Amino acid sequence: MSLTAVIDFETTGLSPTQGDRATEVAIVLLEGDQVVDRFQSLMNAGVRIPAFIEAYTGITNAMVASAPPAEAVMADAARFVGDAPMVAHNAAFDRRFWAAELERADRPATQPFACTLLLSRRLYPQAPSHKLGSLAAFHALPSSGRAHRALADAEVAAALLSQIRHDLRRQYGVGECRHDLLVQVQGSARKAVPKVIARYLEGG
DNA sequence: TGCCAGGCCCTCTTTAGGGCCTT
Repeated sequence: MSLTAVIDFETTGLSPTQGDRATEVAIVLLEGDQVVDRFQSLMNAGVRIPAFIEAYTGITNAMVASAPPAEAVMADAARFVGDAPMVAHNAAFDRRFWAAELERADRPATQPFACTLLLSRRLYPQAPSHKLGSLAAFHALPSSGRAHRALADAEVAAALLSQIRHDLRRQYGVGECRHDLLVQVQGSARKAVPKVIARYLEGG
């Protein structure tokens, strides 16, 4: 059974190219749909967290002041993930911070990413919203702590990933739902999803 | 101090505009 690393960052803003930095990272390691390990740490990037971000995440400047340096945390996170393919909700966001923070730590970011937001848009067009919290309510996923903290959100994203895999198995007869299938589905038009999966099952 | 950027998706589209999603 293959491993998947579900990651969530809390940050000072939306864009690492605009100077925003990570303040917390959490990674849930799945073996199949089973959580087998967790990684979570605040990190001190040496930048000030805006007040509205403190209110949004609950992560304060005082909290990160006593946290380990970002480079050390990212080195540990990279070792924790290893070669496992990664998943995040709105992965474009987390992938940018994963790459930017690892570059600062002088480490490569080679893991492929799949995205539960893109997958949910394909598979659950009837959902009222594709925000992580809304999808959790839509699927009645268990809540695990304060939203907008890294580990709680990573746990919810992992549960959402398991729901997605479950539905792919149930609706399309997919056996082991591999990461490359997720990438193919999220990259196809919604109406093309059944055809993409059928081609995948034929070994194409 | 504050809702920044980037990418996806839909439609009153494609020579574009705007909403959604992440912090």
